[in-house]
Amino acid sequence: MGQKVKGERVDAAVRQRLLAAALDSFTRKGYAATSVREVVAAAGVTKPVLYYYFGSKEGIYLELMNDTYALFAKRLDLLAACQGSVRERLIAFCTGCFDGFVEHVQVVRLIYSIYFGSSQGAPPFPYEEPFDRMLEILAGFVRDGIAAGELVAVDEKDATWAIISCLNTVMEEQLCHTPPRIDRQGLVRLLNLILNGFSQGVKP
Amino acid sequence: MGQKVKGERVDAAVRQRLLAAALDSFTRKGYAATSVREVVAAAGVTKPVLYYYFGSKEGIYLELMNDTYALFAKRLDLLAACQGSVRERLIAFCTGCFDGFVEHVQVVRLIYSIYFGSSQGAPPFPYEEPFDRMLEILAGFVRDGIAAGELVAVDEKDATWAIISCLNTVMEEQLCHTPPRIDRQGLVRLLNLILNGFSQGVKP
DNA sequence: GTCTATACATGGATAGAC
DNA sequence: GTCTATCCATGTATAGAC
Repeated sequence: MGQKVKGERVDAAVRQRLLAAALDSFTRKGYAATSVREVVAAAGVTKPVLYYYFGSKEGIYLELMNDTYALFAKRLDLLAACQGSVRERLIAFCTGCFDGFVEHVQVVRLIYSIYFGSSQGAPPFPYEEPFDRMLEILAGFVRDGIAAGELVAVDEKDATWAIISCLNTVMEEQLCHTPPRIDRQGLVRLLNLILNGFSQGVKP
Repeated sequence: MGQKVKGERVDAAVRQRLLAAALDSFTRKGYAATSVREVVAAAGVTKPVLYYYFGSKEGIYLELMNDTYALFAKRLDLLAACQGSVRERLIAFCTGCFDGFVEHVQVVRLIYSIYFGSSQGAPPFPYEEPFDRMLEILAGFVRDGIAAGELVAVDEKDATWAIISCLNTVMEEQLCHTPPRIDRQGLVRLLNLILNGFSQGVKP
Protein backbone atom coordinates (compact mmCIF):
# COMPACT_ATOMS: atom_id res chain seq x y z
CA MET A 1 0.00 0.00 0.00
CA GLY A 2 2.58 2.49 1.16
CA GLN A 3 4.77 1.45 -1.68
CA LYS A 4 1.94 1.77 -4.14
CA VAL A 5 1.20 5.30 -3.01
CA LYS A 6 4.84 6.21 -3.21
CA GLY A 7 4.98 4.65 -6.68
CA GLU A 8 2.04 6.70 -7.82
CA ARG A 9 3.58 9.88 -6.54
CA VAL A 10 6.78 9.18 -8.38
CA ASP A 11 4.82 8.37 -11.51
CA ALA A 12 2.98 11.61 -11.33
CA ALA A 13 6.21 13.53 -10.90
CA VAL A 14 7.72 11.90 -13.96
CA ARG A 15 4.58 12.59 -15.95
CA GLN A 16 4.69 16.21 -14.90
CA ARG A 17 8.35 16.57 -15.76
CA LEU A 18 7.69 15.10 -19.17
CA LEU A 19 4.75 17.41 -19.79
CA ALA A 20 6.76 20.43 -18.71
CA ALA A 21 9.73 19.46 -20.84
CA ALA A 22 7.53 18.80 -23.86
CA LEU A 23 5.76 22.12 -23.44
CA ASP A 24 9.08 23.90 -23.20
CA SER A 25 10.47 22.35 -26.35
CA PHE A 26 7.26 22.57 -28.37
CA THR A 27 7.02 26.22 -27.42
CA ARG A 28 10.56 27.17 -28.25
CA LYS A 29 10.98 25.19 -31.45
CA GLY A 30 7.55 24.17 -32.61
CA TYR A 31 5.93 20.76 -32.68
CA ALA A 32 7.70 19.32 -35.68
CA ALA A 33 11.11 20.66 -34.77
CA THR A 34 10.93 19.08 -31.33
CA SER A 35 12.36 15.63 -31.01
CA VAL A 36 11.33 13.05 -28.47
CA ARG A 37 15.02 12.72 -27.68
CA GLU A 38 15.37 16.21 -26.30
CA VAL A 39 12.10 16.04 -24.39
CA VAL A 40 13.07 12.95 -22.48
CA ALA A 41 16.58 14.30 -21.95
CA ALA A 42 15.19 17.50 -20.45
CA ALA A 43 12.90 15.46 -18.24
CA GLY A 44 15.80 13.31 -17.12
CA VAL A 45 14.31 10.05 -18.35
CA THR A 46 14.64 7.86 -21.40
CA LYS A 47 12.46 7.42 -24.42
CA PRO A 48 10.50 4.37 -23.40
CA VAL A 49 9.20 6.30 -20.39
CA LEU A 50 7.51 8.82 -22.62
CA TYR A 51 5.98 6.10 -24.74
CA TYR A 52 4.88 4.30 -21.61
CA TYR A 53 2.92 7.28 -20.30
CA PHE A 54 1.69 8.98 -23.43
CA GLY A 55 1.90 6.43 -26.19
CA SER A 56 3.40 8.81 -28.71
CA LYS A 57 4.59 12.31 -29.43
CA GLU A 58 1.04 13.18 -30.49
CA GLY A 59 -0.24 11.77 -27.22
CA ILE A 60 1.77 14.08 -25.01
CA TYR A 61 0.85 17.02 -27.24
CA LEU A 62 -2.87 16.32 -26.99
CA GLU A 63 -2.62 15.95 -23.23
CA LEU A 64 -1.06 19.41 -23.01
CA MET A 65 -3.83 20.88 -25.15
CA ASN A 66 -6.66 19.17 -23.30
CA ASP A 67 -5.38 20.22 -19.88
CA THR A 68 -4.98 23.85 -20.91
CA TYR A 69 -8.32 24.11 -22.69
CA ALA A 70 -10.15 22.58 -19.77
CA LEU A 71 -8.67 25.18 -17.42
CA PHE A 72 -9.52 28.06 -19.70
CA ALA A 73 -13.08 26.83 -20.24
CA LYS A 74 -13.61 26.88 -16.48
CA ARG A 75 -12.31 30.42 -16.31
CA LEU A 76 -14.63 31.54 -19.08
CA ASP A 77 -17.59 30.12 -17.20
CA LEU A 78 -16.66 32.23 -14.19
CA LEU A 79 -16.03 35.36 -16.21
CA ALA A 80 -19.27 35.06 -18.13
CA ALA A 81 -21.12 35.50 -14.84
CA CYS A 82 -19.57 38.91 -14.03
CA GLN A 83 -21.94 41.46 -12.57
CA GLY A 84 -22.11 45.26 -12.64
CA SER A 85 -22.56 47.86 -15.33
CA VAL A 86 -21.83 46.73 -18.87
CA ARG A 87 -18.63 48.74 -18.92
CA GLU A 88 -17.57 47.02 -15.71
CA ARG A 89 -18.50 43.59 -17.02
CA LEU A 90 -16.64 44.14 -20.27
CA ILE A 91 -13.54 45.27 -18.44
CA ALA A 92 -13.73 42.48 -15.88
CA PHE A 93 -14.17 39.90 -18.59
CA CYS A 94 -11.34 41.18 -20.76
CA THR A 95 -8.87 41.58 -17.93
CA GLY A 96 -9.87 38.13 -16.67
CA CYS A 97 -9.13 36.64 -20.08
CA PHE A 98 -5.91 38.60 -20.17
CA ASP A 99 -4.83 37.17 -16.83
CA GLY A 100 -5.56 33.63 -17.93
CA PHE A 101 -3.65 34.26 -21.10
CA VAL A 102 -0.62 35.58 -19.27
CA GLU A 103 -0.65 32.70 -16.80
CA HIS A 104 -0.35 30.26 -19.68
CA VAL A 105 1.72 32.29 -22.13
CA GLN A 106 3.85 29.33 -22.93
CA VAL A 107 1.07 27.03 -24.07
CA VAL A 108 -0.62 29.92 -25.79
CA ARG A 109 2.47 30.55 -27.84
CA LEU A 110 2.38 26.96 -28.98
CA ILE A 111 -1.30 27.18 -29.81
CA TYR A 112 -0.84 30.37 -31.82
CA SER A 113 2.02 28.85 -33.70
CA ILE A 114 -0.11 25.98 -34.86
CA TYR A 115 -3.52 27.57 -35.17
CA PHE A 116 -2.46 30.78 -36.87
CA GLY A 117 0.33 29.28 -38.80
CA SER A 118 0.43 25.71 -39.82
CA SER A 119 -0.17 22.29 -38.47
CA GLN A 120 3.53 21.45 -38.24
CA GLY A 121 2.46 17.86 -38.40
CA ALA A 122 0.64 18.19 -35.09
CA PRO A 123 -2.64 16.33 -34.67
CA PRO A 124 -5.89 18.24 -35.26
CA PHE A 125 -7.55 19.96 -32.32
CA PRO A 126 -10.51 22.35 -31.89
CA TYR A 127 -8.25 25.33 -31.26
CA GLU A 128 -10.77 28.08 -31.90
CA GLU A 129 -13.43 26.97 -29.43
CA PRO A 130 -12.45 29.36 -26.61
CA PHE A 131 -12.24 32.29 -28.98
CA ASP A 132 -15.74 31.57 -30.30
CA ARG A 133 -16.94 31.33 -26.75
CA MET A 134 -15.34 34.68 -25.93
CA LEU A 135 -17.09 36.25 -28.90
CA GLU A 136 -20.43 34.88 -27.73
CA ILE A 137 -20.01 36.09 -24.16
CA LEU A 138 -18.94 39.55 -25.26
CA ALA A 139 -21.82 39.73 -27.71
CA GLY A 140 -24.14 38.95 -24.82
CA PHE A 141 -22.70 41.82 -22.80
CA VAL A 142 -23.10 44.19 -25.73
CA ARG A 143 -26.68 43.08 -26.28
CA ASP A 144 -27.45 43.65 -22.62
CA GLY A 145 -25.79 47.06 -22.76
CA ILE A 146 -27.84 48.17 -25.73
CA ALA A 147 -31.03 46.84 -24.21
CA ALA A 148 -30.29 48.64 -20.93
CA GLY A 149 -29.48 51.88 -22.73
CA GLU A 150 -25.89 51.85 -21.53
CA LEU A 151 -24.58 51.51 -25.06
CA VAL A 152 -25.55 53.23 -28.28
CA ALA A 153 -27.58 50.96 -30.56
CA VAL A 154 -24.69 50.14 -32.88
CA ASP A 155 -24.26 46.85 -34.68
CA GLU A 156 -23.85 44.22 -31.99
CA LYS A 157 -21.29 42.21 -33.92
CA ASP A 158 -19.19 45.20 -34.83
CA ALA A 159 -19.03 46.35 -31.23
CA THR A 160 -18.07 42.84 -30.17
CA TRP A 161 -15.27 42.75 -32.71
CA ALA A 162 -14.00 46.14 -31.63
CA ILE A 163 -13.78 44.97 -28.05
CA ILE A 164 -12.17 41.64 -28.77
CA SER A 165 -9.73 43.41 -31.08
CA CYS A 166 -8.24 45.31 -28.17
CA LEU A 167 -8.14 42.24 -25.98
CA ASN A 168 -6.63 40.20 -28.75
CA THR A 169 -3.92 42.66 -29.66
CA VAL A 170 -2.88 43.39 -26.11
CA MET A 171 -2.68 39.67 -25.41
CA GLU A 172 -0.58 39.10 -28.49
CA GLU A 173 1.76 41.86 -27.47
CA GLN A 174 2.53 39.84 -24.35
CA LEU A 175 3.59 37.02 -26.61
CA CYS A 176 5.73 38.96 -29.01
CA HIS A 177 7.45 41.78 -27.26
CA THR A 178 9.72 41.86 -24.24
CA PRO A 179 8.87 43.98 -22.47
CA PRO A 180 5.34 44.38 -23.87
CA ARG A 181 4.63 47.92 -25.06
CA ILE A 182 1.12 47.71 -23.67
CA ASP A 183 -0.08 45.82 -20.62
CA ARG A 184 -3.12 44.98 -18.49
CA GLN A 185 -3.70 48.60 -17.51
CA GLY A 186 -3.28 49.62 -21.12
CA LEU A 187 -6.01 47.16 -22.04
CA VAL A 188 -8.39 48.85 -19.61
CA ARG A 189 -7.49 52.25 -21.06
CA LEU A 190 -8.09 50.94 -24.58
CA LEU A 191 -11.51 49.59 -23.70
CA ASN A 192 -12.58 52.87 -22.13
CA LEU A 193 -11.13 54.71 -25.10
CA ILE A 194 -13.14 52.85 -27.71
CA LEU A 195 -16.28 53.00 -25.59
CA ASN A 196 -15.94 56.75 -25.33
CA GLY A 197 -14.58 57.39 -28.81
CA PHE A 198 -11.89 59.92 -29.57
CA SER A 199 -13.15 61.75 -32.62
CA GLN A 200 -13.82 65.43 -32.18
CA GLY A 201 -15.72 66.15 -35.35
CA VAL A 202 -18.87 64.99 -37.10
CA LYS A 203 -19.59 61.28 -36.93
CA PRO A 204 -20.26 59.87 -40.39
CA MET B 1 23.13 34.80 -77.17
CA GLY B 2 19.67 33.47 -77.98
CA GLN B 3 20.55 30.33 -76.08
CA LYS B 4 21.79 32.28 -73.13
CA VAL B 5 18.59 34.30 -72.95
CA LYS B 6 16.54 31.16 -73.25
CA GLY B 7 18.65 29.57 -70.54
CA GLU B 8 18.11 32.50 -68.22
CA ARG B 9 14.39 32.39 -68.74
CA VAL B 10 14.27 28.73 -67.93
CA ASP B 11 16.37 29.36 -64.86
CA ALA B 12 14.04 32.03 -63.64
CA ALA B 13 11.07 29.74 -64.16
CA VAL B 14 12.66 26.96 -62.16
CA ARG B 15 13.58 29.41 -59.41
CA GLN B 16 10.02 30.65 -59.29
CA ARG B 17 8.58 27.16 -59.20
CA LEU B 18 10.89 26.29 -56.33
CA LEU B 19 9.97 29.43 -54.40
CA ALA B 20 6.27 28.77 -54.93
CA ALA B 21 6.57 25.14 -53.89
CA ALA B 22 8.60 26.03 -50.81
CA LEU B 23 6.12 28.69 -49.80
CA ASP B 24 3.27 26.26 -50.20
CA SER B 25 4.87 23.58 -48.06
CA PHE B 26 6.25 25.94 -45.42
CA THR B 27 2.81 27.48 -45.12
CA ARG B 28 0.87 24.27 -44.84
CA LYS B 29 3.20 22.33 -42.59
CA GLY B 30 5.62 24.79 -41.06
CA TYR B 31 9.30 25.27 -41.70
CA ALA B 32 10.64 22.34 -39.75
CA ALA B 33 8.01 19.90 -40.94
CA THR B 34 8.74 20.69 -44.56
CA SER B 35 11.30 18.51 -46.24
CA VAL B 36 13.48 19.53 -49.13
CA ARG B 37 12.33 16.34 -50.82
CA GLU B 38 8.71 17.41 -51.10
CA VAL B 39 9.60 20.93 -52.17
CA VAL B 40 11.66 19.76 -55.12
CA ALA B 41 9.09 17.12 -55.96
CA ALA B 42 6.34 19.74 -56.08
CA ALA B 43 8.52 21.94 -58.24
CA GLY B 44 9.22 19.04 -60.58
CA VAL B 45 12.98 19.11 -60.10
CA THR B 46 15.53 17.26 -58.01
CA LYS B 47 17.33 18.19 -54.88
CA PRO B 48 20.60 19.44 -56.31
CA VAL B 49 18.65 22.07 -58.24
CA LEU B 50 17.42 23.63 -55.04
CA TYR B 51 20.89 23.61 -53.56
CA TYR B 52 22.25 25.07 -56.78
CA TYR B 53 19.94 28.08 -56.65
CA PHE B 54 19.52 28.70 -52.95
CA GLY B 55 22.37 26.94 -51.22
CA SER B 56 20.20 25.45 -48.48
CA LYS B 57 16.76 25.14 -47.00
CA GLU B 58 17.45 28.28 -44.99
CA GLY B 59 18.49 30.08 -48.15
CA ILE B 60 15.18 29.57 -49.94
CA TYR B 61 13.33 30.54 -46.77
CA LEU B 62 15.22 33.81 -46.39
CA GLU B 63 14.66 34.64 -50.04
CA LEU B 64 10.92 34.27 -49.52
CA MET B 65 11.03 36.53 -46.49
CA ASN B 66 13.20 39.19 -48.11
CA ASP B 67 11.03 39.37 -51.23
CA THR B 68 7.83 39.73 -49.25
CA TYR B 69 9.17 42.27 -46.80
CA ALA B 70 10.59 44.41 -49.57
CA LEU B 71 7.19 44.52 -51.26
CA PHE B 72 5.38 45.43 -48.07
CA ALA B 73 7.90 48.12 -47.18
CA LYS B 74 7.20 49.79 -50.53
CA ARG B 75 3.50 49.67 -49.86
CA LEU B 76 3.92 51.24 -46.45
CA ASP B 77 5.86 54.11 -48.01
CA LEU B 78 2.95 54.79 -50.33
CA LEU B 79 0.33 54.48 -47.62
CA ALA B 80 2.19 56.76 -45.23
CA ALA B 81 1.73 59.56 -47.74
CA CYS B 82 -2.08 59.38 -47.77
CA GLN B 83 -3.89 62.73 -47.82
CA GLY B 84 -7.24 63.92 -46.52
CA SER B 85 -8.83 64.24 -43.12
CA VAL B 86 -7.29 62.17 -40.36
CA ARG B 87 -10.25 59.82 -40.39
CA GLU B 88 -9.79 59.36 -44.12
CA ARG B 89 -6.07 58.82 -43.78
CA LEU B 90 -6.51 56.28 -40.99
CA ILE B 91 -9.05 54.36 -43.02
CA ALA B 92 -7.02 54.53 -46.22
CA PHE B 93 -3.92 53.35 -44.41
CA CYS B 94 -5.62 50.48 -42.63
CA THR B 95 -7.49 49.23 -45.66
CA GLY B 96 -4.29 49.53 -47.68
CA CYS B 97 -2.44 47.38 -45.16
CA PHE B 98 -5.37 44.99 -45.16
CA ASP B 99 -5.18 44.64 -48.93
CA GLY B 100 -1.46 43.96 -48.86
CA PHE B 101 -2.04 41.43 -46.14
CA VAL B 102 -4.73 39.61 -48.09
CA GLU B 103 -2.65 39.58 -51.26
CA HIS B 104 0.08 37.72 -49.42
CA VAL B 105 -1.96 35.66 -46.98
CA GLN B 106 0.14 32.63 -47.63
CA VAL B 107 3.48 34.17 -46.66
CA VAL B 108 1.84 35.99 -43.81
CA ARG B 109 0.59 32.73 -42.38
CA LEU B 110 4.12 31.43 -42.43
CA ILE B 111 5.43 34.58 -40.78
CA TYR B 112 2.81 34.45 -38.04
CA SER B 113 3.56 30.84 -37.38
CA ILE B 114 7.18 31.59 -36.74
CA TYR B 115 7.03 35.04 -35.20
CA PHE B 116 4.11 34.47 -32.88
CA GLY B 117 4.86 30.92 -32.19
CA SER B 118 8.28 29.48 -32.36
CA SER B 119 11.31 29.49 -34.56
CA GLN B 120 10.71 25.97 -35.81
CA GLY B 121 14.41 25.87 -36.53
CA ALA B 122 14.03 28.63 -39.09
CA PRO B 123 16.80 31.22 -39.35
CA PRO B 124 16.36 34.53 -37.49
CA PHE B 125 14.76 37.43 -39.33
CA PRO B 126 13.56 40.93 -38.34
CA TYR B 127 9.92 39.92 -38.50
CA GLU B 128 8.46 42.79 -36.50
CA GLU B 129 9.90 45.64 -38.54
CA PRO B 130 6.78 46.31 -40.64
CA PHE B 131 4.56 46.23 -37.57
CA ASP B 132 6.76 48.77 -35.82
CA ARG B 133 6.64 50.91 -38.92
CA MET B 134 2.84 50.67 -38.99
CA LEU B 135 2.70 51.77 -35.37
CA GLU B 136 4.88 54.78 -36.15
CA ILE B 137 2.85 55.84 -39.16
CA LEU B 138 -0.43 55.51 -37.30
CA ALA B 139 0.97 57.42 -34.35
CA GLY B 140 1.88 60.21 -36.77
CA PHE B 141 -1.68 60.35 -38.06
CA VAL B 142 -3.05 60.48 -34.52
CA ARG B 143 -0.63 63.24 -33.58
CA ASP B 144 -1.69 65.23 -36.63
CA GLY B 145 -5.32 64.64 -35.79
CA ILE B 146 -4.95 65.89 -32.25
CA ALA B 147 -2.94 68.90 -33.38
CA ALA B 148 -5.55 69.74 -36.01
CA GLY B 149 -8.38 69.38 -33.52
CA GLU B 150 -9.91 66.49 -35.41
CA LEU B 151 -9.29 64.11 -32.54
CA VAL B 152 -9.79 64.48 -28.82
CA ALA B 153 -6.52 64.96 -26.97
CA VAL B 154 -6.31 61.41 -25.71
CA ASP B 155 -3.07 59.51 -25.15
CA GLU B 156 -1.42 59.21 -28.54
CA LYS B 157 -0.09 55.73 -27.95
CA ASP B 158 -3.37 54.39 -26.63
CA ALA B 159 -5.25 55.69 -29.64
CA THR B 160 -2.65 54.15 -31.92
CA TRP B 161 -3.02 50.79 -30.21
CA ALA B 162 -6.79 50.95 -30.43
CA ILE B 163 -6.59 51.52 -34.16
CA ILE B 164 -3.99 48.89 -34.88
CA SER B 165 -5.96 46.47 -32.73
CA CYS B 166 -8.85 46.57 -35.15
CA LEU B 167 -6.59 46.28 -38.16
CA ASN B 168 -4.69 43.46 -36.56
CA THR B 169 -7.69 41.42 -35.54
CA VAL B 170 -9.50 41.79 -38.83
CA MET B 171 -6.36 40.76 -40.67
CA GLU B 172 -5.91 37.75 -38.46
CA GLU B 173 -9.49 36.73 -39.06
CA GLN B 174 -8.61 36.42 -42.74
CA LEU B 175 -5.94 33.94 -41.74
CA CYS B 176 -7.95 31.82 -39.39
CA HIS B 177 -11.51 31.61 -40.51
CA THR B 178 -13.06 30.51 -43.77
CA PRO B 179 -15.05 32.41 -44.59
CA PRO B 180 -13.84 35.30 -42.40
CA ARG B 181 -16.54 36.59 -40.04
CA ILE B 182 -15.39 40.14 -40.63
CA ASP B 183 -13.92 41.63 -43.77
CA ARG B 184 -12.53 44.81 -45.34
CA GLN B 185 -15.81 46.67 -44.99
CA GLY B 186 -16.10 45.47 -41.44
CA LEU B 187 -12.69 46.96 -40.75
CA VAL B 188 -13.90 50.35 -41.95
CA ARG B 189 -16.98 50.06 -39.76
CA LEU B 190 -14.82 49.14 -36.78
CA LEU B 191 -12.55 52.13 -37.25
CA ASN B 192 -15.48 54.51 -37.44
CA LEU B 193 -17.03 52.81 -34.44
CA ILE B 194 -14.03 53.28 -32.18
CA LEU B 195 -13.50 56.84 -33.40
CA ASN B 196 -17.09 57.67 -32.56
CA GLY B 197 -17.39 55.55 -29.45
CA PHE B 198 -20.49 53.60 -28.54
CA SER B 199 -21.04 54.30 -24.88
CA GLN B 200 -24.23 56.11 -23.99
CA GLY B 201 -23.47 57.03 -20.44
CA VAL B 202 -20.93 59.04 -18.51
CA LYS B 203 -17.34 58.70 -19.66
CA PRO B 204 -15.12 57.82 -16.71
C1' DG C 1 8.44 1.34 -14.60
C1' DT C 2 12.77 2.13 -16.33
C1' DC C 3 16.77 0.98 -18.65
C1' DT C 4 20.11 -0.42 -23.11
C1' DA C 5 20.25 -1.34 -27.56
C1' DT C 6 18.49 -1.16 -31.90
C1' DA C 7 15.22 -1.24 -35.88
C1' DC C 8 13.83 1.41 -39.59
C1' DA C 9 12.36 5.74 -42.00
C1' DT C 10 13.34 10.16 -43.24
C1' DG C 11 15.89 14.25 -42.82
C1' DG C 12 19.51 17.72 -45.20
C1' DA C 13 23.21 17.80 -48.07
C1' DT C 14 26.79 16.34 -51.66
C1' DA C 15 29.78 13.75 -55.25
C1' DG C 16 30.27 12.98 -59.75
C1' DA C 17 28.35 11.76 -64.35
C1' DC C 18 26.22 14.12 -68.22
C1' DG D 1 22.13 23.13 -64.88
C1' DT D 2 20.26 18.88 -63.99
C1' DC D 3 20.43 14.24 -63.07
C1' DT D 4 21.43 9.44 -60.14
C1' DA D 5 23.20 7.61 -56.33
C1' DT D 6 24.62 7.98 -51.87
C1' DC D 7 26.49 9.76 -47.27
C1' DC D 8 25.48 10.42 -42.71
C1' DA D 9 22.79 12.57 -38.93
C1' DT D 10 18.59 12.45 -36.82
C1' DG D 11 13.85 11.13 -36.30
C1' DT D 12 10.07 8.01 -34.08
C1' DA D 13 9.28 3.95 -32.07
C1' DT D 14 10.06 -0.73 -30.00
C1' DA D 15 12.14 -5.22 -28.18
C1' DG D 16 13.75 -7.27 -24.35
C1' DA D 17 16.53 -7.29 -20.03
C1' DC D 18 16.07 -5.84 -15.25
